[in-house]
Amino acid sequence: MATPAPTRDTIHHPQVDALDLAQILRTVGDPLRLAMVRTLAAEDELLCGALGERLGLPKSTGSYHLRLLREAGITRTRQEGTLRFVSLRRGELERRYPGLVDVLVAGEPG
Amino acid sequence: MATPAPTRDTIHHPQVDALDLAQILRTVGDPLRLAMVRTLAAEDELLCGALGERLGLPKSTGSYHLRLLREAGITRTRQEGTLRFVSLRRGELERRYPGLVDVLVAGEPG
DNA sequence: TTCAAGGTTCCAAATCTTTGGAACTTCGGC
DNA sequence: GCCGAAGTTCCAAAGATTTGGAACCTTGAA
Repeated sequence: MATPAPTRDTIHHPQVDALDLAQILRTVGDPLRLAMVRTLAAEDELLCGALGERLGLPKSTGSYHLRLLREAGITRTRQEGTLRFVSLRRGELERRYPGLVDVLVAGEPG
Repeated sequence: MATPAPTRDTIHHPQVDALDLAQILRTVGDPLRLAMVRTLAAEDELLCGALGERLGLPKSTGSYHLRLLREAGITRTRQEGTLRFVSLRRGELERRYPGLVDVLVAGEPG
């Protein structure tokens, strides 16, 4: 078989060449999730819970938005024991959609 | 008063420095509207109706999506008699969000 | 005038998204 | 073994978006 089926304890991440630009844009086109992306861009890797807390979200809400980001291929989640760390898939996004992350992360003009 | 209120026969376009990145992303994060943007990028200026027809949309649906694109600041609509022409606000978008339009318009990788 | 063409607005139904509490899962430590 | 911490999933309510037909507005032409 080609790809191993995701088992129940594998965190699923779409492959770079299965990404959909419209889905990515829709996903980051939410102020909360755009804030998450910007935070991640500044922080490299972050505990899932820390990101939600920083934005004052209940656990389930944070988890929900992080799932959308991951499913759109924007973030990667890595498990370590009972913890989960999120990070931007910067390099992969840059290769597939050059300039996209820069646009998302660029601050408002002076 | 500062800005003249939009009268009923003025087509309203947001000023460049009032644009909201999240709103722009949300707006182009719809496959139909992304297709519109790409068509406009290739065509320079297009009759509103022509754009809708090309995508097989009923008049009211085309009009609705064009309104969202205009309100997000992505397109400009120019009236001439009973006709309306749409175009991308390419230069303005490029100045405010460098690289954005390129990302939207770039084709899928070879 | 009256008409048709090009567009918009109105509206209600259908659909999708977001929210957050509660219950549940899984490790790791003790 | 049991507990707590970190997260997820479930679920139903609230809210936002999308759709398209019908009615409407506006301009230019006959």
